[in-house]
Amino acid sequence: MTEPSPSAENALSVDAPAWLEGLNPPQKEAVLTTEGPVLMLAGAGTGKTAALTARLAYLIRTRRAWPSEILCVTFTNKAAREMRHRVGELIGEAVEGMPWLGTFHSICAKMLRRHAEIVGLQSNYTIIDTDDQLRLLKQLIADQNLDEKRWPARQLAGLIDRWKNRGLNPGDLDAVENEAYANGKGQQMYGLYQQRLKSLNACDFGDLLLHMLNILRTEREVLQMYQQRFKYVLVDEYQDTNAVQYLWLRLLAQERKNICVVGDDDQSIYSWRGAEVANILRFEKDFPGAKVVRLEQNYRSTPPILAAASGLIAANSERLGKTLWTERNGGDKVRVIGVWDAPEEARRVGEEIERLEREGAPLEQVAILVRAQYQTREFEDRFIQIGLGYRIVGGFRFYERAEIRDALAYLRVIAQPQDDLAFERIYNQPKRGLGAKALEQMHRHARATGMPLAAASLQLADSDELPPRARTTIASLMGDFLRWRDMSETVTPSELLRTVLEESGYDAMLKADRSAESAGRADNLTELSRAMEDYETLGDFLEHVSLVMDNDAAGDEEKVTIMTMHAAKGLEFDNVFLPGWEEGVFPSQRALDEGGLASLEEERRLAYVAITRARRRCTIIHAANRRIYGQWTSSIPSRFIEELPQDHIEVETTMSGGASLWRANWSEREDPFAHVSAARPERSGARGPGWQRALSTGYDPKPKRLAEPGRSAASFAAKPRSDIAIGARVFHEKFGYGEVIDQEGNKLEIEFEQAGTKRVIDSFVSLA
DNA sequence: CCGTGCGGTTTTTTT
DNA sequence: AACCGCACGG
Repeated sequence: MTEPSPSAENALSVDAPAWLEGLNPPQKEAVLTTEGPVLMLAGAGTGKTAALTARLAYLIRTRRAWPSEILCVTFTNKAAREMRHRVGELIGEAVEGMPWLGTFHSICAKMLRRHAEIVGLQSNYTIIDTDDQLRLLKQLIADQNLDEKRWPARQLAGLIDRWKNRGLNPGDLDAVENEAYANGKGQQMYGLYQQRLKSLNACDFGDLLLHMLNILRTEREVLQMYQQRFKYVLVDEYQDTNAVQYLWLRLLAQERKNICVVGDDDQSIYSWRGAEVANILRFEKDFPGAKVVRLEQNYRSTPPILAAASGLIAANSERLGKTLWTERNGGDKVRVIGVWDAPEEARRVGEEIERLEREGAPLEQVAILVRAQYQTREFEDRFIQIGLGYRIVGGFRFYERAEIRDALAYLRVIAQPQDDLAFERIYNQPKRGLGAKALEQMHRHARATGMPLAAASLQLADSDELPPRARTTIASLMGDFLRWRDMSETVTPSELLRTVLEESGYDAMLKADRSAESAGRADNLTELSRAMEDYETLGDFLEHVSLVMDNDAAGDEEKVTIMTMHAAKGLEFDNVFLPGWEEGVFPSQRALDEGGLASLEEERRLAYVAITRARRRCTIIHAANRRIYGQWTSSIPSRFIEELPQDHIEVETTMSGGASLWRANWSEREDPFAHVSAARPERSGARGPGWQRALSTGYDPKPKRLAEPGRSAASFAAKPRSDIAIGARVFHEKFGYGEVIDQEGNKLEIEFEQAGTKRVIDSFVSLA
């Protein structure tokens, strides 16, 4: 970009480059106040990332620091990537050299590789995920003769997670914490778990931070080295930091105090993960003299959207308080639509999107934000049916699929022979005739000798402890592993995987499987090996997999995005649909039952985050009936709907059953949320204005989609595929195999073997 | 040792 | 509805 150009106007901008001119005064102040602590309170859509990136670029361009001397922490990989990209645009390739830009977890993982021995690990330690963690805890619980039914592993995992988030080691637990699991076994179990992890040369997510905190606390030299190195520290989403992260940051920044944190208390939505908004509130105490900069001018949304969001969040009690404003005018009101049931909700959203598409709106600017993953299904089904391109962000993540985890387990055993968890996963996958009996023997021997499972099994194969067949099987498997391990030194990770899948019989197993999913599984493995081509070493790849679990394939254009509100934080879209605004769904039943007021307020902040994702149009939808746990359940509109400022919203009800039906349905039932509204009598949640409004609007007897030609109609007339005829056997990604029983244009009616009769678009099936 | 069927549980949200 | 862990029988 441009060289620094002197300007006499303002002392602050003496050596400011021209690109700083695009920033507003508070943003500029946040960029130019490089020395000393800075607290940047940035509301939604106020150009926070622009200011942060400009600050980074400024530090580097003015030679205040080399890229490698800046610690820049984000919460998600997505945010880190975005930041890297944008800084790159401002200053050129120099970002390649920003090694310390990343998530808390990835930065700590990197540091820990260097200092692993201090906490008793080797630098090639494995990072285990929740799945492994749970399996490990179950083993420990069984070892202790505790009843797993009574003291679920999940509960223990949750407790350990919370302890780690607070920076507590097993020895730091007080009596109360200790009592939290199995009548005073908390501390013991936590200790055993940590011990076991060490022997596996492994650590969990929480350990990445806790180990590093422990190291910085005990090793003066290590701490000083990092304090020296990091001349500037930047932290994004500061309201989401938990205690360990806070303590870690404070240690690193204490010396130079050039720390700039950015956050918005109204967007704090991760308290369940141990985040403490208090961190942002006490920043000025920890770093006296901190300059506080407030970013309040919103560049993203229209006035009605801002007004709706602001009005809603005003119902929260504990806020620092910000007033977002915008220079923009006009804009559509936020729409609130009531529908009969969840399928209609999906249908309605589909129609709305088709209309937007006809108006020329790009699909990648359309998002559907849901409270919980299960809500995505309804939309998926509908969009497949009408042939609307979509992508689900998050959800069943790529790396969580069984076949991928199996493949990774093989690679983990190759890379790190102490990884018993990985070995246990694949020692009999594909089936080799090794079962629980053999495993039990292996465990016994491993425990007796202190060896890892794999090594113990090899020794066992040389004894008479096991039947001859099992012995030869194990010997041959271990022979394979030795060979693969040798090979891993010479071939690329990707080639290694292909060999392993072939030689282990995994490929053959998939090929032999005639189920509807097996083809997809094979494809996933191909995709995995393709993804591995970007990595030089197996270790690099495995670390990437553990830390960068996201799978949002960028460049997916022409597709609607479906994701959770949490995943949407930091993103923006022209058109946002917010379905499922019903009591029990949003706010979630859990939040209503458990966390009390604090929890409800977090849900409200989530609503605030969701609404403020919208640039131009925001549509909120609530359904009167929905299936929950497979049961049809009636529900009432979310209290958040009635909390929206009426002047800025537009209510519409187009239930195909009509409002009267809805009302009838309701008058016959007890209000399942009576206790909820009773707790807040002043708002009378169950029958408040939102409810009245929704009922009184009535329904449109002539639904729009009949009056206007939609995409459905357009595709009705589209050319049929010539290669498919009635009677053809086809395969569909979601419904499996089936026979075509009718063909109308490009629409097929197919009788699926598993899924029954469905109407689908022909481009979604292939000849089987 | 492996597949089947029953019953109980499940849904927040993410690194 | 869908998934998991467990008991039972081939």
